[in-house]
Amino acid sequence: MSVTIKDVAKAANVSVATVSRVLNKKSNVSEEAIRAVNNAVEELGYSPNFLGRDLRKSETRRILAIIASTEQSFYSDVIRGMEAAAFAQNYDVLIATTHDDPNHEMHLLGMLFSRAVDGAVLLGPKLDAATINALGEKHNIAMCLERLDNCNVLTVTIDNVKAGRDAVNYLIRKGHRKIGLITTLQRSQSSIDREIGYKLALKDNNIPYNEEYVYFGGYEAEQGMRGCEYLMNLPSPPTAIFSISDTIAIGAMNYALSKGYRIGKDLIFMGFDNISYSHMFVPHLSTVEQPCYAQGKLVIEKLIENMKATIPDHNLYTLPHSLVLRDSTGD
Amino acid sequence: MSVTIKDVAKAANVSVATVSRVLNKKSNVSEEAIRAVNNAVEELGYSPNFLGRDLRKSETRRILAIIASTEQSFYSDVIRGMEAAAFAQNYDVLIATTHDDPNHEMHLLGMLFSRAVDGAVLLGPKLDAATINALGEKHNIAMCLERLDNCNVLTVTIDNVKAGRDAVNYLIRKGHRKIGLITTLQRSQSSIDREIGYKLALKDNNIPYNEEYVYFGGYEAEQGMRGCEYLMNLPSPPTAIFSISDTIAIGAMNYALSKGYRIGKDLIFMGFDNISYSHMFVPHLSTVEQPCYAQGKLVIEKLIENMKATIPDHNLYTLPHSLVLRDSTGD
DNA sequence: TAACACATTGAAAAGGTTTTCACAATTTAG
DNA sequence: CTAAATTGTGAAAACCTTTTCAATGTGTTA
Repeated sequence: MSVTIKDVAKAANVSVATVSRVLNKKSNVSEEAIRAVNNAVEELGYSPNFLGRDLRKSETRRILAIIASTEQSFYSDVIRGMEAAAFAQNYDVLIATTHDDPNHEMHLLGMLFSRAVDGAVLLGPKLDAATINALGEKHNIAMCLERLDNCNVLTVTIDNVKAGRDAVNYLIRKGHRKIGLITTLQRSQSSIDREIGYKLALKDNNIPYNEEYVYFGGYEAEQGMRGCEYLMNLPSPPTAIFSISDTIAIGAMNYALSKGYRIGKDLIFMGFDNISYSHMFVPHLSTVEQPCYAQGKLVIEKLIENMKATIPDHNLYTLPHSLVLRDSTGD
Repeated sequence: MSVTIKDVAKAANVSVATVSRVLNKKSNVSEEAIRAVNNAVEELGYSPNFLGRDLRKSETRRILAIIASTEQSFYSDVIRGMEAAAFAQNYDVLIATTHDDPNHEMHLLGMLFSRAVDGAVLLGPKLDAATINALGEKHNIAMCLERLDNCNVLTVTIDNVKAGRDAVNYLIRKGHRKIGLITTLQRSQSSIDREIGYKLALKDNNIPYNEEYVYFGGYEAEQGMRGCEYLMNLPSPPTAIFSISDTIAIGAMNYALSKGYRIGKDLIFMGFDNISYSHMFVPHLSTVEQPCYAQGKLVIEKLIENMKATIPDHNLYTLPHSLVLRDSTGD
C-alpha cells in the first residue's frame, strides 16, 4: 500500500541497494543512478520507513526528555539547550511528561529499554535512586536539574546548597536577621539542598535556626500565599523570606501586597529559578538564576558521548548559578 | 549483544512464536509455556525491541504533538487532555518543539511520514494552509487551538471571533467606550480572529472603529508594556484594554501600575487564555478561558478515529469558551 | 597483451518482531 | 470407535531498511 524502497528501485531501474546508497549519500554511486533515484523518489513521493532503517542500524537518533509536566515554564530553556546540542549531532529531542507518577515514568523509560529512543534524560525523576542506578547500568540515562543522593548516573545540575546559602546570605547582608523559608513538603533533592543552604547561611552569621520560620507547603503560588500568611502571623514575624521557587515567591508576595507590606523595605523576598514572570510581576522579584540552557546543552553532549563510550561517564557536573537582584530585595 | 526474543525462546525451550504469543497475551497458549516464558523473560531481563515490533505491525501507538515552545504554560492543559485521551486507547504522546521555525516543523513531521509515529497534532503551525492540506491528504494530521483559513484538516479549536467579541462586549457593558486592543504583528489566525471579534463588538454597540486604539506588538509581556504605554499616551487614551493574551495583558497592567492608574476603576483590562499566573498577578486579571483540556482530549479522540476510518474526518470542531471576571475589570 | 586496481552494481543476509500456515496431539461429537 | 473439531505449537514469511560480499566492467600499468 505504502511506497517502499523497492518501488523506488523498480521505478529507477536500479537495485534497492543503490537506492539506499543514493539516499544515504554514499560516495560510490554514479551520477546517472543518483538522478534516476532522485526522480523516482520525487515522483512516487517516497519517504523512507524509519522503523526499517532504525531496526537495521540499531539506532534512532532520538533522545527522550522526561519531565514532570510542561507547566513549569523554566524547563523551556533547558529543552532549548538540549535541542541545540542534539541537533548539532543530528539527534532529535522528544519530550514526554510523567505528571509526577513514578509508574508512568517507568512506562516512558520503556521506550528506552525497547530502543524506541537512544537515550533518556530525567528532569526531576520520581523514581528512587536505587531503581535509577539499576537502569543506568544497562541503559543510557542522564539526569538534569535535579540530582539524587547515592545515584551514580550522569548528572548535570547546580550546587543547590551553595545557591540557597548565597541567597540567604544576601538577605542577611541586607541587614535582616529574621529570615523565613518557604519550601515544599513533597521533597525533591533540590528543595532539600536549598534548605540545607538556608541553614548554613544562618550558621555563617551566627543566627540560631528557628524551625518556626520554615513553612512546608506545595509548589503552587497558592501555597506561597499560605506560607507568607503563616510567617507574617508569627509573634515575631520574619523581615525577609526566601522561597525555593519563583512561583511560590510570587504567591508569597501576593499575600504581602494584599496586607499592605512594603515589599523591598519592610519585607524583602528572594525567589529561585528566574522564570520569565518573575520580572513581570510588580514588584519585580529578586531570584537565583540557574543556567538552564547550559545545563540542557551539557547533559545532551555528555549523554551522546556516553553512547559511544566503552566506559560511560557517570559523573556529577555542577554549573554555576547567580543572583538576580530586583525590587523585592530593595535593589 | 542485546537479548532478543530468540534468546528467550531458547531459554524457555519453546519457539519464538510462542514467546511472542505469551508476551502479547494471546489465548491459545498453555499454562506451562506461559510460565516458562515468563521465567525466561525475568531471568534474562528481556524487553522487546519496539523497532522490530512496530515494523512488523506497521504501527507505533505513539502520537507526536508539535508545539512552538514549552514556554507557553497554557499548552500544559492541552497536553494533559491529549494524554488522557491517548492513554485510554494505549497510545503515548510525545512532544516536540519547533521554535516557530517552519523548516523545523517540517522536519518533525518527517517522523510522521517515516512512520516513527502514527499521527501528529499541530498546536499553532507555522506552515501554510496549502502545505498542511497536501500533507493531510496522505497522513494523519490534526490541528488544535489554532485553525487555519482554507485548511481542510481535522481541527479542534474555539471560536476566537466570538470570544474576542464577547470579551470586548463585556468591557463595553461595563460602561467603557474607548477600548484599546493590544495584539501581535506576527499574526496567528487566533489573533486575527480575536481582532475581528473586537471590531464586531464595537459595531454591535455603534462605536466607530479607531485604528489609533490598536497596537501591534509581540507575544512577550514586554510588548504589552509598550502597547499600554503607547495607548495611554494618546491624546484621548482608552479606558479599557483588551489584550489577545494574558502575558501581554500582564505586561500592560505592569505599565499601568507603574504609572499609578487604578486598575479596575480608571482603567480596566481583559486578557486571554487564563494562564495560571493571571490570578497570581495583583491585581488579578480578568480573562477569556478556553477549554484547553477538552480541546486536547477531543483532538486525540478524533485523530485516533481517523486512523481507523476509511474516510477521514476533516471537520472543524469548535468548543465553548467563557469569561473569567476578576479585579482587572473591577469585578 | 596480461595483470591489476578501481568504480559501480545487485543479490542476499541481517536486524527483531508478529502472524500465517501447517501439523501434531488432544478432545468432542456422532 | 471413528470422524471431526479444537488446542497448542513451530517453521517460515513478512515488515523495510542497510550493509556485506561477490561480480561486472572500465581503465591503468607493466
